[in-house]
Amino acid sequence: MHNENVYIFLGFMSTMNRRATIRDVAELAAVSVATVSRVLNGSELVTGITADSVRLAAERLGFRLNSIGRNLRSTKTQTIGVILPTLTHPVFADCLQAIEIKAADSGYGLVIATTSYDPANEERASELLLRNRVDGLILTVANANKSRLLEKLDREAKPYVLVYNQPTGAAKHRASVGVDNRLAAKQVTEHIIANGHRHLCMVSGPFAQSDRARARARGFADALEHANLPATAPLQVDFMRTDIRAQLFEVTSTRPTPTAFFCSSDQLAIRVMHSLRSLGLRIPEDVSVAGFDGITLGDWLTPALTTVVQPTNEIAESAFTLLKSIIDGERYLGSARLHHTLRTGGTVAKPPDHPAQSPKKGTL
Amino acid sequence: MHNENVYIFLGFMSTMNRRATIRDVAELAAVSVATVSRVLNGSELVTGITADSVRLAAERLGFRLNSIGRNLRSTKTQTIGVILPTLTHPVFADCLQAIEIKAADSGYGLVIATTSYDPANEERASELLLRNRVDGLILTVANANKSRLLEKLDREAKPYVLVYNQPTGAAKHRASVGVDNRLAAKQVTEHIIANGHRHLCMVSGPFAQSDRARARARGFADALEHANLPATAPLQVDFMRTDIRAQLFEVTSTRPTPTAFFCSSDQLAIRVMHSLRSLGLRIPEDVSVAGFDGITLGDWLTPALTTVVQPTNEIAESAFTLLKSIIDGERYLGSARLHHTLRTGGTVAKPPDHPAQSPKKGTL
DNA sequence: ATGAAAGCGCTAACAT
DNA sequence: ATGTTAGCGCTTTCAT
Repeated sequence: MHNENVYIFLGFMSTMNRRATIRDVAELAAVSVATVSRVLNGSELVTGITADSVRLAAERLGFRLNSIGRNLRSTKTQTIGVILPTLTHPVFADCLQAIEIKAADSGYGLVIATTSYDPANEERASELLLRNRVDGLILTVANANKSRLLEKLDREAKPYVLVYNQPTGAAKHRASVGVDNRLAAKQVTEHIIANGHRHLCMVSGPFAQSDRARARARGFADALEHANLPATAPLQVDFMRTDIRAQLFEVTSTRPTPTAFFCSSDQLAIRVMHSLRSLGLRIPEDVSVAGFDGITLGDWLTPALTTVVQPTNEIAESAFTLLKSIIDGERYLGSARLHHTLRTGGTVAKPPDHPAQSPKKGTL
Repeated sequence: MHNENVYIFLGFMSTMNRRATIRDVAELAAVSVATVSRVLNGSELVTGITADSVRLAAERLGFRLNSIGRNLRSTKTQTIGVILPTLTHPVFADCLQAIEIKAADSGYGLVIATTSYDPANEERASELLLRNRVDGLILTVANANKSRLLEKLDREAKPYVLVYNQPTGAAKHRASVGVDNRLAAKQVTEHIIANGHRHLCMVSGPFAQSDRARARARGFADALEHANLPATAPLQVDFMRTDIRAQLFEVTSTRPTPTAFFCSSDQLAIRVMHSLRSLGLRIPEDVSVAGFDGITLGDWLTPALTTVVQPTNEIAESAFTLLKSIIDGERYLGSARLHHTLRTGGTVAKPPDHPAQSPKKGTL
């Protein structure tokens, strides 16, 4: 019927250096823009026939909805922002991947920013996303109890859900999804102790960068106390920036020599094992090592890494679902403490009968 | 001077459930919206005094620029889209991280989507980003020579830069950044051969999902041919979905037994090593393994993984810079073939004097 | 140096 | 069931 017009328009549009708008579609389909909008949004109010002609016109013109126009008008963007410390750590990368799948599934887009564990970047990152008017945020901050960014989000009543963070005390109202870090850390530590170890050392990332690390250190302390073992201060290492071999040499050559190391993350555990081996120590014959996170890769190592598994996909999905209900106006929603599991690999075993051989000085 | 008004407005705005707009700022500063816009965009045309009063008003009102309004008007979004197969693979996660840092640095936002290596998802993902009118795209597709998505981008003259993909032939015009996969693969293979191996097996991800894998397989074949060794077909494994142990058992129990494995990625190499070890083979005493990518983690393994290192950060930065110049209107820009390096770890050594011991049947 | 006014593409009242 | 119209927040001529 409109065939002639169609071709005229096609030629017209392809000549123009401008994308077809809803208006062009309306014109070609000989309906109003409102009708086109309704069809685009799947409104039931439109007759099948007109709807078809609109869809045809849209296709002919290579029409693609301009989300910006829609967003400006509807003050919703169908986009959520994700702020994470880094993607270099598999825990966060895998989490983001899971969020992306879930979001895409629900028709949401994702805009992301990373902070390199620096609260100053949290500020910058959030402003970028907020200017883009994301509907809500999924994020991991350095400290969920004291965070300028979270105060801002609270003040502005911007929906957000924390992942991995575990706010406590006055910050308990903040929506979060993750495992019970303290309890989980206590349990791995107990597992190590159950293997017969009496001299344990915790190796942790910088406390200032991670409330998780602090919570895990408390769980570590809990287990020691419960087993009547003397408390030992965690060794804090900035393993992203510095070589940890020297610090480990220090520890392994001080009496009483630790026979087991609990690391605050799997990534750190892998680095620690590497350093220990380079100091001439075998794992687990001379020294045991456990991690935290449950990254897939830990399972492919030989021996496989003993660790606490956080259910990454569940965390991501749960966070997204929770965020969406907050966005949709439900308030006073609780946080989710998800189940963790202990994965016993081969890196934790009985301590050696004789005190660990003193490490070779090697190339230190 | 305007102190009284200021407080009235402050109370006003905080009572309102609406963010301050440029108009509110203009009113409070007693200037026009145009002036406010100029100040916000750092125009030189505004007097210092008026600029200050605008900035003051903006701060008082807690004004935050609405990018959506700006984007709609200026038809630029200062946002780039990133489409990658997965973030579960450190190569892509690290690349995305590097892109994010570079983009943030240049005031660009990032919207992302993943495809799970499925071209159908490439379509979905790209539509999401294009509806959001990203200024350009950085992406890795399954096949850079034959891609519906890339044809669409070409047709629409949408700026994009491929990463890791290496288009050839008729697709050579497509902007891309990465290493010479074929050459690099040839060189690792030569390194393996130089260690004395005569029976090599390549283990690869599915060719259909990755033109890189295909290019690397060609490099592998090049090296075999150059050394007058018989060509062997790569073992294609879908290691994300299936257990590869059975397939490796097959290979290691067929004569001539391979003494070395070249894997199309580090992640795959790690899985292969795990499977080989579970078959009772020691690395590198019984069998050598090499990877491709140079993920950081390979260095922390014991022994460290022998592999080709792709310069992830340079790839990301180079891709962003190239994309930006395309966006800024420069045409006919070449692609970048970046340098790769061979990282010799401990996983490749001389083949055993006697043919590799036949693998234990174990729990198979 | 600053202002007035148009309009980017879309949705949502309201009207019919 | 469909059309008319106002306007979301901003930038950008064009005036002055």
